[in-house]
Amino acid sequence: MQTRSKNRKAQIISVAMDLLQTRGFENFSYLDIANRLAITKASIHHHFPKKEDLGVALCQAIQDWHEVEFSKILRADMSAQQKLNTYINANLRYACGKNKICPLSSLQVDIASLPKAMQPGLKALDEHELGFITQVLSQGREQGEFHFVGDTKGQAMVVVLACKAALQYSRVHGNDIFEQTMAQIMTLLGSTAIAPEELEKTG
Amino acid sequence: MQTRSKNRKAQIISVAMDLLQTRGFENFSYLDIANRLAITKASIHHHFPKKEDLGVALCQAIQDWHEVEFSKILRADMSAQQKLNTYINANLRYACGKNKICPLSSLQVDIASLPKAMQPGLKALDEHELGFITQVLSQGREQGEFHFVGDTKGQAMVVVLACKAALQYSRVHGNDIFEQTMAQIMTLLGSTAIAPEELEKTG
DNA sequence: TTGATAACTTACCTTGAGGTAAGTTATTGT
DNA sequence: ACAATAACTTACCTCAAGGTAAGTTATCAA
Repeated sequence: MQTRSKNRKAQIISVAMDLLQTRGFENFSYLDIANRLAITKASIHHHFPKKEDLGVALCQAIQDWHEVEFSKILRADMSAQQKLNTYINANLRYACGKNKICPLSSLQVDIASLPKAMQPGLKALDEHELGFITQVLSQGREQGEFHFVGDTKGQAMVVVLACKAALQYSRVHGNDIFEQTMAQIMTLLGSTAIAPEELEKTG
Repeated sequence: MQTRSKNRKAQIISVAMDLLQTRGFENFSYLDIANRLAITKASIHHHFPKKEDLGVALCQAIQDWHEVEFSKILRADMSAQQKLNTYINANLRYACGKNKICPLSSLQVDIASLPKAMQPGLKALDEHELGFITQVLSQGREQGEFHFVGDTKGQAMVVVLACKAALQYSRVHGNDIFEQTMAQIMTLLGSTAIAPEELEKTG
């Protein structure tokens, strides 16, 4: 008895995304996905003939997600500080749950083995994210919320890069290192971190 | 005709380290190493019976290198700024040449697939490095060279994490992102970056 | 010089990976 | 209701991975 699903494609991408964030693109197999969904791996090849196709779909899924989330945050009526906290809490802490890292970091590390078709997409995604944080920092600086020396783009790099690496470190060293790093970043920006519970009240 | 070598173990580790930094532990094979050294893969199994053994040897090699380099820097008669620059230039920029990332970052990302025997070593290495940078920042702060808010360990995390991620990003986006990130870090510390050429004159 | 040992090579095994072909079963539009 | 189509399954192929066993050849110490 089969359990057929018309949104199987989305299910596959969802499981693959989880595996990408926990094991890396070259370190999960079609069989891993098949087992989790209780289907055969040939069924996955039906939806994504080559693994490269699945990889491109993963990049697209990340891009869709970024576009929705980032523009939602940018349009929202929040302080720059709240925007940065939303990015950290929702986009990093929650989206990259326990023992997961950012999918873009995962792809970056495997860049040398990755199918060529995935590489331009990855680059664009990174730039999009850096541009988003640059905008948030820029707003915060203009409105006198954030205080830092140097140019905004350079500061955005330090912020984003430290966030990404904090997720990687957390998997080895526990969550404290993530919290401490985020706290220090907010301190550096002349602000204090808002805990997730506080965020719900204010945002 | 064979070319036998008594330091083959060191050669294998050297090639494996390069592959670790470019492709990741789970993404290179004994055959890759064998081809580069023009020997058979069975010969590598002679020196390192299981891949796990090679992995442990890689961790040990990194540790030896850290111990030598970090203590050399700490003992040196340099300003904290020069020490941080030496770390960035020698330990990151040179040791992790073009298209290479820090071997510890590489291992971190593969943590879920990594042989169990390698995991404690990895954790200790990260802590050692963080401790080293904490010492450098601490010295710089006491001597009035560095100026930053928050605690020293938190600041060390931001610095180290941003450095590691900068190497990962550089492979995808080019070297500029590394330079810009380093410049911003030095700016944040209330200092300006010293180029490698300058370093040779002063240190 | 000779025997022990370390450094190999050849030849193999097993497993799991990506991938394909051909068939089967469910769903859907007409 | 019925054909067309999409969603599968079964059964296979090939290749490369880690790993092993048994033999060969160089090296070095007594």
